[in-house]
Amino acid sequence: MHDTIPKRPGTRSPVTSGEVARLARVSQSAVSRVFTPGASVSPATREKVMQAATVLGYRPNALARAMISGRSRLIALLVAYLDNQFYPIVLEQLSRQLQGRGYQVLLFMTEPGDQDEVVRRILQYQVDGIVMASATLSSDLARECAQTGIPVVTLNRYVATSPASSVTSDNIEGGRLLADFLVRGGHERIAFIAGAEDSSTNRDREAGFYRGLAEHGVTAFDRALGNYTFEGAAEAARLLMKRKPAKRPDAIFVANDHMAFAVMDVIRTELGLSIPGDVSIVGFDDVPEAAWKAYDLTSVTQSSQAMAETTAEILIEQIETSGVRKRAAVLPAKLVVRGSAKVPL
Amino acid sequence: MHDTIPKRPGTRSPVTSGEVARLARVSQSAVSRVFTPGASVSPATREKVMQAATVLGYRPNALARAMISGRSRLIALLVAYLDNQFYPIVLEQLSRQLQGRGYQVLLFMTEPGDQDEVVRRILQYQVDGIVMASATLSSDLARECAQTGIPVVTLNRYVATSPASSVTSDNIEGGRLLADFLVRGGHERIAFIAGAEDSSTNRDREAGFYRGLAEHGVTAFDRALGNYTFEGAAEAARLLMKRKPAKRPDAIFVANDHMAFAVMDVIRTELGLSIPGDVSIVGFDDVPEAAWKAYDLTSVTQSSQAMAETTAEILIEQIETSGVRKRAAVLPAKLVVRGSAKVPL
DNA sequence: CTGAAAGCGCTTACAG
DNA sequence: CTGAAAGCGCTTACAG
Repeated sequence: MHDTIPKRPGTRSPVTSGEVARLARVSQSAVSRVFTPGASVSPATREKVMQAATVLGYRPNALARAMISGRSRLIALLVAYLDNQFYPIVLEQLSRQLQGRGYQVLLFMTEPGDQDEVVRRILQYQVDGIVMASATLSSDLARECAQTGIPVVTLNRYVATSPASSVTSDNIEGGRLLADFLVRGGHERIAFIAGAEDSSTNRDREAGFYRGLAEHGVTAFDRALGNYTFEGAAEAARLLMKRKPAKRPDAIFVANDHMAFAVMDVIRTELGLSIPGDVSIVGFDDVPEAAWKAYDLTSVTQSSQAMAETTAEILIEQIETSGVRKRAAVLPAKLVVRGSAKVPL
Repeated sequence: MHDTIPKRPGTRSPVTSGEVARLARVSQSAVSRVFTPGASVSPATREKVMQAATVLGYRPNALARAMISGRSRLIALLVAYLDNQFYPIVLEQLSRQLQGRGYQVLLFMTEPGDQDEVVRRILQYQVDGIVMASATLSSDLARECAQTGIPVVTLNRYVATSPASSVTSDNIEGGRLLADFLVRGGHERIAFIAGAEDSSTNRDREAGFYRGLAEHGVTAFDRALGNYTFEGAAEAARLLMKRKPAKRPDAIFVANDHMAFAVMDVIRTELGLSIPGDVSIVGFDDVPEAAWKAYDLTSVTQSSQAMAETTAEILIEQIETSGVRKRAAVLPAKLVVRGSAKVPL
């Protein structure tokens, strides 16, 4: 298990534009131009340079380029956690989108405490833009980023007072669709398990949900707090469901799928009730697991693809034009009917 | 939705070490030294510099530092997909480990085709090290990276002929434990659903599994190919299980949890059979969903924490000492007994 | 189209 | 301990 491999010669890629220039018998500037899209070089020069570059295995140093041009083509992506599948999926999509447009993702996992430290690091790396996914920066810090002129997009978060642009799905409409679906499904005691109280997703989903109920002249039967965690949701489910049948909900809207799975586990395994026989469950996000047959969860689709595309688009537009104007993109929400809730006749 | 925010002044953070030096009335070198751990600066100078830096909001430019020092403190992380939860989790852990040690993850999602393109980009960014997770580079490319002197660690992959170091769990032992568990559980027709034929994880898990069976004088009843995909696994399950009871397996080892969920869905929902009543299912990885009650999957733990720690350790050791010696770390595998397979008496 | 030169913001010998 | 100077590898006006 201990083959030695050649000691590395130095710490960096050895071949520079100067060396290519020497071999090609042109100036170093000429080499640079060949590797700068849009720069004017004669075909003959280009040919000589490309040949020399190939021989030497030359690759422009992205760091040097970033220094001199003031464009790192680096996008900081801040994430707090990846256990809710929605985030890895959107991270994958976003990363592919950005790569396709010549940018690269610099990943920052945020810790609960030290936001300052994270921002400091981000700014040190001279990123061209910032995307905040599950993470939320204090508005002070978001403002600090904005002040340095770096575009910021919050993905799946909207903060009215922040200068950052945002990309969300239509959480209000999604909540409304779910309420409508549940009422029309004949449910009479409809409850809500909330995510984090301070999150815009929870606020909007809940507001839309109540509005949807109100449109049918119905009010929510009960509410519990799950905080977007697995354990919090399980506890909320116990609170709501450990009662006599007439006293407990016959339908629950859980603020995201991740929590809904925990809720379903408690209801079926711990309480021995059936879904949707005893209680209907609906979630939000339509993460891949929602389609798994063991859950078969009725949910609202947030298209990670569309969210990633829109985020990349807004960010790059703001990077490449100097007009940094706050944008708030809201993507359509779509109901996905599966088997975890009674279906309207 | 269209608040204007101040136009960004320039493209980069405006304050440089020179400006701090001017304000603090010291040389630019002195400023640099204050921000270089271990450099010798008098307390008085340090004080003056820190004060000026705070006033101006100075942060050293990491790119400039990287250029001059030949250390970018950037680690390229190559991943092919994130839908198997094992990868996001290990990505999160690894990223935290590296951040804690002053490194940052530069994420590269690989596309099936253009490996060259990815390697080119990685090398352009002057990364100090490379981690390959679900991605596999052709051995040519791995060798090319190694030749430039950049340490490479393959995570959850082992390639004997590659100069790259590796971190895996003990897949052979894990397979063996599962075989032993299944045989002792009284199963008589034990089948295997394979991952990707060319992957080291599949090869080792399968080899260990057969060895474990052999130790009991048993041979595998059947085998199908799932290719580590959800759909492949579902199809493999149909192939194996759509037969008369005596002709089909009474236990299946599925090469990873991600596939096992698909297998369980097919068996229960499509075929109407019970687990473990009609057939026992065991998986490998112990991803979070394996503990979800709807699956309650007996599996083998790969500690993502330990794998991330070891990867960071090996990588950083190789970066910070010049001796680049191939290392192959194999972490212990542990059986986790849940309810998806009959338990030995 | 092309080359010489300046400069991005920093670290690090080198003298003192 | 400190400052002046060189230099990391590049892009980009500026002349020609």
